[in-house]
Amino acid sequence: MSEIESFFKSAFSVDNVIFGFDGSDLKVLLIQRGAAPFKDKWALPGDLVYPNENLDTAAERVLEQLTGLRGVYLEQVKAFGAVNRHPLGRVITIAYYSLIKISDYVVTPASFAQSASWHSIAQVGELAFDHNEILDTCLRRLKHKVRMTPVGFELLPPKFTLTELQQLYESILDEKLDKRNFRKKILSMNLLLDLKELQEGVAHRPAKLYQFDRANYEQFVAEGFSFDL
Amino acid sequence: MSEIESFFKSAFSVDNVIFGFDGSDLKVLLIQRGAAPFKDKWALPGDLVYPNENLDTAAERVLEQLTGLRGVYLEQVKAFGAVNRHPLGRVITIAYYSLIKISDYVVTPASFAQSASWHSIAQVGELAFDHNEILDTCLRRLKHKVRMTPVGFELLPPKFTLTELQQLYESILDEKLDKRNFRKKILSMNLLLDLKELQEGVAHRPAKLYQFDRANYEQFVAEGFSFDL
DNA sequence: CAGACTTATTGTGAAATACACACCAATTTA
DNA sequence: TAAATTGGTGTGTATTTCACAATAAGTCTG
Repeated sequence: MSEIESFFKSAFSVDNVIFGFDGSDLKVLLIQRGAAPFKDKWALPGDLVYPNENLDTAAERVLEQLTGLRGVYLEQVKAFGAVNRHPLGRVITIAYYSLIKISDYVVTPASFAQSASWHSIAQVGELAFDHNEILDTCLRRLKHKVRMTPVGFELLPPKFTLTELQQLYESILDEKLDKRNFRKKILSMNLLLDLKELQEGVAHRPAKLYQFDRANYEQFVAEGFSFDL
Repeated sequence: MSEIESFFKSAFSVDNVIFGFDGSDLKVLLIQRGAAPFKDKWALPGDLVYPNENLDTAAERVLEQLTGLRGVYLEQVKAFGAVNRHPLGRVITIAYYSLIKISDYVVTPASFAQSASWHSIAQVGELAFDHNEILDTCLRRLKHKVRMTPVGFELLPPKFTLTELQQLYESILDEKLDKRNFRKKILSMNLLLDLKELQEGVAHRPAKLYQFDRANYEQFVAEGFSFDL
């Protein structure tokens, strides 16, 4: 305990806000705390940083330990360091966020998290620590990000329809977009490859399938193009 | 010394990137370190955070102690936490930045900084620690910020000309702007009060003087207007 | 005081973009 | 074959962007 006490005199942690898309809703990955403080409360997956560990590395490690998620690209947002944000001592935390395709990953909570699961953004209740504030900040950052870079495309199946893409943006941005204008804008960017295939198994006119044209995108970026939705 | 050693096992600091405008150039406030490590090197004004001190407070305090600057509004950018960024131990640092009018402040270096002075951005050499990286990150953030909010207006005298305003933006953004388009855009925002006064003491046609219309700006913001240069 | 000098100020046309909006097309299923 | 459902597309208007150059209002010099 004394070791813990001294560690807590001045410690830092990382907290991860993992946004996920399941085909229709924007969600966030939360764990239910298995120990005090805030036992049984939902919280962001986070933990202390080892003394000899880089912050980015720690964020990845902690995420994997708590939720089983490996190889997730995380981006730092900022530090949260209010004196009393942690009831046991002075801990500042560095917030990271990411956006992943839920179906690409299997969530397997660590023993010291009772459970880890996806929660719709709109239905997130009161979280442990200052995690609601962290979540809000990261959500704002995410919305900004998806407008500026085509991250969204990664969240869909390799072949997707324009309607699916639009729904994705609508659920992340939490606003309705005009169908015609959305399609016009996206198609005019030349980032989509028309696969000349049609959707199957739907009880209505099938939609065309597209694929994100990564090579083109990278070339455009190199030439100074900027995605802007 | 043992107290310092234990503190350094896991400490956090703040570093401040104070941008200043002197009427023509964008500068940054640096101190020359008076002690090891990096003795005599130029560095950002920063220091450790007290255990019972909020990060934002620490940033203000450290800035004041090192440079004499009081009441500067600072905004957090992000944390820098590479394991070996500090030669004496594990110290992560939280970077803050600000943008001030140089003539509003008197810089008085603390005894343990040999000196504190303004350096043109373009002429900043190799700094202590990872401070070049921090500076670069903050500069990018600043450029983004001045395009999105009318912070720039604060840096000019209460009465200024459009040319002065344009020069300010050009030196912060480090790019040339078209005169007519700049004026049209700025004036169309209705953020400037035409003072019906003319510049004096210049050997050419005197320019009209303007004043930033803060009340108007705040009302526009409340109505959902967004500054965008 | 005239002419040179320096910077301030202003407007226009073309092009691109944003936006609102409504109808026909292709498929399934009853 | 008709209804239901979603996919797909085009046009006109308003707004914004951008590039661009001539005149105006002072000071300075001889």
